[in-house]
Amino acid sequence: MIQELKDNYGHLFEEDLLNEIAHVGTFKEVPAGFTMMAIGDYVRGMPLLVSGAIKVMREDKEGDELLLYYLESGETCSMTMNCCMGQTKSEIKAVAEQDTTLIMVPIQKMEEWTAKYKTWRDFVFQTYHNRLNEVLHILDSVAFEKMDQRLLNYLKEKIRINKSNTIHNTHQEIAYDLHSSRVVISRLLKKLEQMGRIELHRNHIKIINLA
Amino acid sequence: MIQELKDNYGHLFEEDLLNEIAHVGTFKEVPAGFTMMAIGDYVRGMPLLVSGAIKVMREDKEGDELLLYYLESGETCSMTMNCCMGQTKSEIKAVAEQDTTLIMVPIQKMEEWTAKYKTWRDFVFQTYHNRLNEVLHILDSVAFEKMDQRLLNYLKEKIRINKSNTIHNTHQEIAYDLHSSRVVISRLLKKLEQMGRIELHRNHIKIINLA
DNA sequence: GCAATAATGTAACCAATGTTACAGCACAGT
DNA sequence: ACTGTGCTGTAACATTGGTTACATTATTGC
Repeated sequence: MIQELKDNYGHLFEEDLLNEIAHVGTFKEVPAGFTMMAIGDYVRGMPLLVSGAIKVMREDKEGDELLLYYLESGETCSMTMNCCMGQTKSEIKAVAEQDTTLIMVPIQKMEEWTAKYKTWRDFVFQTYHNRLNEVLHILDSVAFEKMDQRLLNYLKEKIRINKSNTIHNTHQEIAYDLHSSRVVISRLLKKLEQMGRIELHRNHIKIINLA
Repeated sequence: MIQELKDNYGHLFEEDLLNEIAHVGTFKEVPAGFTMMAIGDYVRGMPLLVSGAIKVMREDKEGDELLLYYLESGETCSMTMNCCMGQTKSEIKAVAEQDTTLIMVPIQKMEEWTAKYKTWRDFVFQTYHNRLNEVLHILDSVAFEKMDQRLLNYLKEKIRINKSNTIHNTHQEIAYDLHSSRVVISRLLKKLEQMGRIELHRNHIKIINLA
């Protein structure tokens, strides 16, 4: 585990902290599609991502969803920190976007390290900073942009995260992420295909050019 | 100034920290309507609110606005911290909602106190926590709710912040805050009036019952 | 009081998005 | 090969919200 830590967090944390993390952390492998956290779950640990990606979503009482952002290696979830602090239940849902490996750190350590290590403190602040900005960008997108533009952004982000020009999702799944309806998404995707920017297939979409 | 600090932050910070704040902080009075920060401004200090309220807004490139939340006494702006950390320009706009008094703390102190005082650290985390939640609630509102419900939420929040059952705004101003258009807001307000829940007047709205 | 200005009321219309319904097609399992 | 299920395509329609246009009313400055 210490090697994975060094590879992904070596530039952030000092030796001592890396060793502490290795000592109390537990290594976890999570398959793509696995729900790591649901609304209302209690938070038991803080995940430090080593490889893969995790999709973080908001959900309302009716079960309607909205994609917030993805977590990648070298990152952690500020919502988790959020919940630890407030001793509250999770207000978000997290699902592995890919096969993912991570190191789980008990939440009690968070407070301790925050006092002890400047690098940890910086990391935690940086995480909050990044997440707040990401949520703001989603807000911009939902508040100021139309669905066609939001769909484009979504597709771009998706190929960036998955490092592939093929998106393996159904129109229905995309509609859930954007909190829209399948028919609307099919309609807009068809327009993009007619513009020659994507190719539609069953269960996957090939991206030609989104610029 | 030390008295205002004790009244508003005495339960949060220890004596030593209160004294430090009093020593380096500058007391400011801001009239209602004053723009405290515009998009692109550089952040020069961290505001600790003593009285009044500040309206925090998001703005897109076209100048379209959206109300994010209000800051009240005993609070500070996590966006400011956000900007300090990233050394970036402000991504939000802040306008005094009421006559407001505050203590301005130089941003260099933020880092120093974070290492030195646990209470400060907790305050900073709590602030991030609160703001992230507030932005998430706005996102819920924009993503999941229709304009009539958003307008209701807006009116409720407005009377809570201003501690008055009369709202001194034009329909146009409300439309800006909700990123809608004047005609739409007038239409919805008229419906609320017909339901007997509000009374419309020129330049102000009397709230009867929003429950 | 009178003109200029700002705020509000309202109608008609348009665009974007969501909904319902159904057809066709692909694929998996038998 | 056959069938059931899930995915996609498409049309028709409903709803929400935004736009344009203009009338009416209140307020301000003279």
